[in-house]
Amino acid sequence: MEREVRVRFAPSPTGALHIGGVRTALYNYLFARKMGGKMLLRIEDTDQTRFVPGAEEYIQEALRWIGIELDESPWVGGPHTPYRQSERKPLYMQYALQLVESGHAYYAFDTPEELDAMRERLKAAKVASPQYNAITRATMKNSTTLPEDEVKARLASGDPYVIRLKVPRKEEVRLNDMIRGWVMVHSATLDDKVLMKSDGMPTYHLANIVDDHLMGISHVIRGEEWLPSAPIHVLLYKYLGWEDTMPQFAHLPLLLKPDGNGKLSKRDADQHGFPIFPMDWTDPNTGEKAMGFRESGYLPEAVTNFLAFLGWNPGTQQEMFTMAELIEAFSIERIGKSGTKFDINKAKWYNQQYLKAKTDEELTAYMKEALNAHSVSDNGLDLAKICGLLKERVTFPADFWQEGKYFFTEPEQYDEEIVSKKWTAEAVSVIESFQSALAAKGSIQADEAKALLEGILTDKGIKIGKVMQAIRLAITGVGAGPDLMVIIEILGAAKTAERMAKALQTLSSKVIA
RNA sequence: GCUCGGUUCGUCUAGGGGUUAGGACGCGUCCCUUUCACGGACGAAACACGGGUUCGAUUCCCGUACCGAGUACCA
Repeated sequence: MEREVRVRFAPSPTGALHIGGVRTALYNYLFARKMGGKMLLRIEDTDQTRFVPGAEEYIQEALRWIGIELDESPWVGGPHTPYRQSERKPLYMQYALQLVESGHAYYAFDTPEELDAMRERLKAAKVASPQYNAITRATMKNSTTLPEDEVKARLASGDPYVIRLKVPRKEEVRLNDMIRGWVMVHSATLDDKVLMKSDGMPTYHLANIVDDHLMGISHVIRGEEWLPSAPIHVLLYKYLGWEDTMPQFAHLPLLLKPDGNGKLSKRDADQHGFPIFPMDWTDPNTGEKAMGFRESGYLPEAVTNFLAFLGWNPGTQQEMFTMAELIEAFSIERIGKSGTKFDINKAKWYNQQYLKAKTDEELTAYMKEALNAHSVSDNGLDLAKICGLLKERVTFPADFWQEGKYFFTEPEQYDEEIVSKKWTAEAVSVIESFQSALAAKGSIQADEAKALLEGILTDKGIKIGKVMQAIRLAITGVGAGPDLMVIIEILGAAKTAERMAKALQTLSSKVIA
């Protein structure tokens, strides 16, 4: 019988959730939905010194924004409540003790100074990788070296101690990663990881295995940075006697810097001026700010599509995927093995596509927002029509204002470059005629305006291309934009004539001979 | 250093013993056009290197190089 698919996303609330973390969550979600399984979120806050207030709320909001729905979480609850490891603290010790009991773990009393000294000593002795392992533990203060009564006495007297995993000296640890295939590691290269810290909290390694087991996790989909410690986890499943229900592992390739090499970091974002966090974030301790996709004008569906394709592809030519389509198409087999450089251009392209796909009516929301922000009235203009006209030239919602503010505000200045090239005597004479013809009218249709202009042009024997940009400049102040005749229709003949008159006056001294 | 992973156009990638090595982003040229944008057409652009195996290797194997991750009482 097939095991129920249960996956989990297990972030630490140590700051803003990195976009790579969002991708990990997304892959978990896609897999769970595809398989008809469940996805849960667990907060891994076993390091109390790194807790950052607000981080958990940030995670919650980021996932909500991107469209990831959790079946179980600290916020909605679930059959395995609580979902915060700090609240599960009493659970872990018994498993550590079980390991001590069965001889797979031991107490260690070494101070940080002693640990440092050990590592220094090994380094000086040119040992390749200094670690607490089968060999060095014989030289340290722990329950494998100390007399039994001393161990008992230390424990009874409240001496600080940790519990360490007793990694076997010679054993091949293997795991079959769904993305990488068989990975083999010799236990000699692993060290005796701390399982329980001296503050009574478990480390990631123990808490993670215990919770995944208790919560019935079937697949662990996480970043590649966990691959080196995966053998430790395999050992833990084995020693805890949970081998037969050990989840399947899938270690995701990392997100890399866009240029050069290395892991994607906040520094790249600051340097290149693009976001790598889902939403804006201000660190409450340092006051450091980070830019978010959401506030930068990215649509959640664009970010989702973009993220899904960073390391995965459907094997077809299709590029645009809704969440439902991603779920349908997703498979772990099609996740790549190599690191993925982060290219913001692709994200922008996706944003443009999704923005363009919206109806004119939906788009008006962005324009209304801009109008509000600039305290400008819509002058009763047809916003849907304007947005429809503008949508081909927009990448972000804010571009609607940037590209179309002249609909709502009179030009204050005129693009110098266009003036110097196109504000000719010829153009001025056409504008004068056009202006007075328009002034006589109230409203006008685009084709009427066009006919009117063409009549003037024919009379004067002037080609349209020679004067068009100047006319546009007079009306909008800029040299580029959508169909000018439609702009005139939207603005109305009277208003257009008014603007032309003003331009004629303002630029009277700039006419090119 | 050591351990583990990785390596197809600038980037994301498809492919896989015999292909004109395909697509997308970006870039360039042209077309459309009153401009810009959109759209369309076209173009430049890749199998890291060296050995094997093979009639044949980008594809399989081994090395090398390079890149990445891990190497905490952090996750």
